[in-house]
Amino acid sequence: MTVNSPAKKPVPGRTRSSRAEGAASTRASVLGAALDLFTQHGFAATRMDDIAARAGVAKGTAYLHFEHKQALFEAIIRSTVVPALESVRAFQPELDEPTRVFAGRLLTTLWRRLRDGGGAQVIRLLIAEGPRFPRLAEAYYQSVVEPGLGLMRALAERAKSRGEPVADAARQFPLLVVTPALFGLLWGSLFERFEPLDVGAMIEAQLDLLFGPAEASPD
Amino acid sequence: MTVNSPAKKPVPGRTRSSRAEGAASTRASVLGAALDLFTQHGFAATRMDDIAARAGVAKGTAYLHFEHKQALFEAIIRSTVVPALESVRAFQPELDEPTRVFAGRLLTTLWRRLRDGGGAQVIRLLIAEGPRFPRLAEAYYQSVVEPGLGLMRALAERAKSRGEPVADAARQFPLLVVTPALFGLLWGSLFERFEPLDVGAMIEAQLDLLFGPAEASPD
Amino acid sequence: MTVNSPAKKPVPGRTRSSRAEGAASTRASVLGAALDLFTQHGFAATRMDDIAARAGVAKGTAYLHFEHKQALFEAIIRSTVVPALESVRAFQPELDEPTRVFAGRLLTTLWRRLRDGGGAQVIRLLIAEGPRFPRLAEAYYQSVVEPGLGLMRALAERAKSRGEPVADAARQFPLLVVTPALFGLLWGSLFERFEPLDVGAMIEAQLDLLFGPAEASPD
Amino acid sequence: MTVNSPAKKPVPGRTRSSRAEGAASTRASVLGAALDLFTQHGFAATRMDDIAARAGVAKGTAYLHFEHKQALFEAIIRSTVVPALESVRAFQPELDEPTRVFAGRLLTTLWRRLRDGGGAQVIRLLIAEGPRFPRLAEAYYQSVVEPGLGLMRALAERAKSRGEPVADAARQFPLLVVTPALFGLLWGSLFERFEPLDVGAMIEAQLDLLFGPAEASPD
DNA sequence: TATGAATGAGCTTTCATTCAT
DNA sequence: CATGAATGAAAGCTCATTCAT
Repeated sequence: MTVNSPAKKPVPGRTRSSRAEGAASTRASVLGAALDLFTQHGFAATRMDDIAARAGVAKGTAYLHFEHKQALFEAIIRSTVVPALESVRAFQPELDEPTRVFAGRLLTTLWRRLRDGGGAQVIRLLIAEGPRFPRLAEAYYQSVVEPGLGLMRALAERAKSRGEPVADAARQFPLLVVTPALFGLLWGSLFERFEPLDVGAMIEAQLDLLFGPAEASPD
Repeated sequence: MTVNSPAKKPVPGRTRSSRAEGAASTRASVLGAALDLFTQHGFAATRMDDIAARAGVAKGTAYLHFEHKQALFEAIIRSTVVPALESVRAFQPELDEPTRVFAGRLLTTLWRRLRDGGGAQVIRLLIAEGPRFPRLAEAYYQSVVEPGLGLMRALAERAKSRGEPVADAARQFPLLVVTPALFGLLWGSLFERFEPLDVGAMIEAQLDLLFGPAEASPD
Repeated sequence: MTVNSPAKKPVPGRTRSSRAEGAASTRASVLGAALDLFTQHGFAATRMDDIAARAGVAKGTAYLHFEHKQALFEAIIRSTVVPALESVRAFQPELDEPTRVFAGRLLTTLWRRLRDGGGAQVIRLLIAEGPRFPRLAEAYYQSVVEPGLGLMRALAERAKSRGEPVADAARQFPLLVVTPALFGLLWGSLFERFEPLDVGAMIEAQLDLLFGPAEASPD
Repeated sequence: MTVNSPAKKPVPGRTRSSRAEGAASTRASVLGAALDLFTQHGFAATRMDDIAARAGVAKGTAYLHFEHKQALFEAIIRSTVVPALESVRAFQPELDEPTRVFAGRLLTTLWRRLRDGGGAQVIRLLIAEGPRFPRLAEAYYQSVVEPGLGLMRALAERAKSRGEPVADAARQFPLLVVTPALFGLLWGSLFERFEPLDVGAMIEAQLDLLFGPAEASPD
């Protein structure tokens, strides 16, 4: 579950811009360590000492790059926003791909990436601390939630305009399209050990409801 | 959103069993104060000082009733489990009530109660701290999640056995039945201010997908 | 030069109000320790750790009685204001005492008390930190400086109304009356070891200038 | 009140001795920045970071010119000693100038220069930190205080030898001559805003006491 | 010389927990 | 049972000083 390797101490003695490079890589080390620890323990329970230790730097070094703990926390969330957004943008249906098939690809891939890449932890973190960090919730909404929902809505519109079957619900509540994937992530953190859940199948089942049954269910 | 009144200092010297009564009410005060503060600020960010102050007792008094902070935290979660469970058990369909209608009643009421009674906060609390308090997650699973899912499954079976329309998905993934209500609660804490969501309608839309459209939309 | 004894741990087991008494005496211990250390080392160079140690209490205890370091610092200065003010008020000329003689008694006593009672340190502290703690300077001005100058002015008026010799300067600039005593205190902290200064004689010399020579110099 | 301009980064690559020149000017920049900050905030409360920033150099550069913070501090005090001493030495009475008039010129000018040139701050600094930096107090005594007092004593002797009126006090306690000027400086930092003080007039009044009234008050 | 990233001891402040009353 | 003063181990953050470039 630990996402980041314990910091590569910048090899001293390189090319000209090595000073700036070193600083940037130190910053990245701290950010990575903080991502791991915040997602594991939450904001309040994570100690700056531990972040520094895991990043392989001295305590004060973290403060060289981030004004205080909260700034570091916010940087973390933001640093996961960009890749997540890219991830969403990169998804485009192939020319004649049926929407139902494309939606299956999209959601299953998204779910797997989040599950394996620590995204689930960030989502948990956001749910847990969001109300106490309103700026974060806002940034997340604008950068991820809104574009994400836009994509879901576009999916429903595409189906409709191509004459494919699509429930009205998908156009009115695009959230219903992603709900199974997101819930699957939370279930994994909390209850997987009591009752495993086939999230992939649950995603497909919901898509069947919204876009009609797939002819040959992929995977 | 604050659920508990700020504690009535027990007037010393009352009726016969005033000792025991006082003790019980003190315990309840502390529990109530803790519920409010833990759900507002999370476990680590809540101070025993504040709990005692809000409960209207001295700091040491809390420790007479709860061994330490974590014990108090667990007591909180458990104390919300019982009512939640009762709440679930109390719901029974009327004799000839169509399952679709009953499901609408059930989920809408559940969602409203959780939203207004602080349940959303407890769910957030569980998501946030669950992985760090495994006993809690387990208790919650056994007392709430499992019976709750059982109820959802029973719903699907009842529809089937009464010859009412019902998607296979509802029987395979009873989670899909509650998903909109639960997501609605989370959405409310995080993104409501950016984009309001008609959770009631979303619940109905999902039920339409699972149990067929309601003839006359209730409520 | 150390003014305060290293704290009398409150003897446990006394009369009824011993709780409050204990708290008050703890507070006094901290205050006393802080007085010593702040006057010795200044504000920034004094560590809360050392204050607590010298007061014979745990580190956190100081914060039970004073919100933060600065509050403690201000309490110190204020705590020396009251005695100093009392000291000033207590001085009254005897019925037929010549003003010149009374002034000599007054200033010499004042100087000695300040020198021996740590007042010199507090004055140095005020000069050093005053501009950075404007509230302090204000409190000091209103409680000590203004009444003190009033007393000096009253001295000059008394001399005049009794037909005793008195220079106009004493009425226009009452500060000139105390200047030698105050400067004597500063000299003592800084340059005494290089060149001793007979402050008592200097005070008398200045009074001779202002009120005419004493017939028989006291002391 | 800020005495030094915020540093001119030496343009690299200038005339022949640009290396040495640059170094000297860097040193001066640091010294000037330190003077401003130490006098404003005191020794402990001044950060090397801020000194470097105000001097317009990198943090490490300051350490090329001064071994540590304390060395820089001592250099500051010493750097103000020389001009102050020069200032005192430059003062000579004109051929037939009455001592009373000369003393008035001398003290008023001294007071104004110190007030406007930051000298008041240095004096405050010395009073505040002197006891903790014995070497400083010594240097100051030998370079400023002793020669200064010598000058005052010389004043009294000149008056006596020229048959001008002069109180014995002036010869016994030359400190009494400067006392009003010095006190005026301290008053300015601390209490000016509560009660303005006409320091110039106070100086003259004291001189009237010591040397007899001026026939035509100068200035 | 000059730079500025890095260090880590040390400082203020907090807070769960104890215990004499 | 209840109190609240006292404790002391951390936690967040600072800053004088170093050193590779």
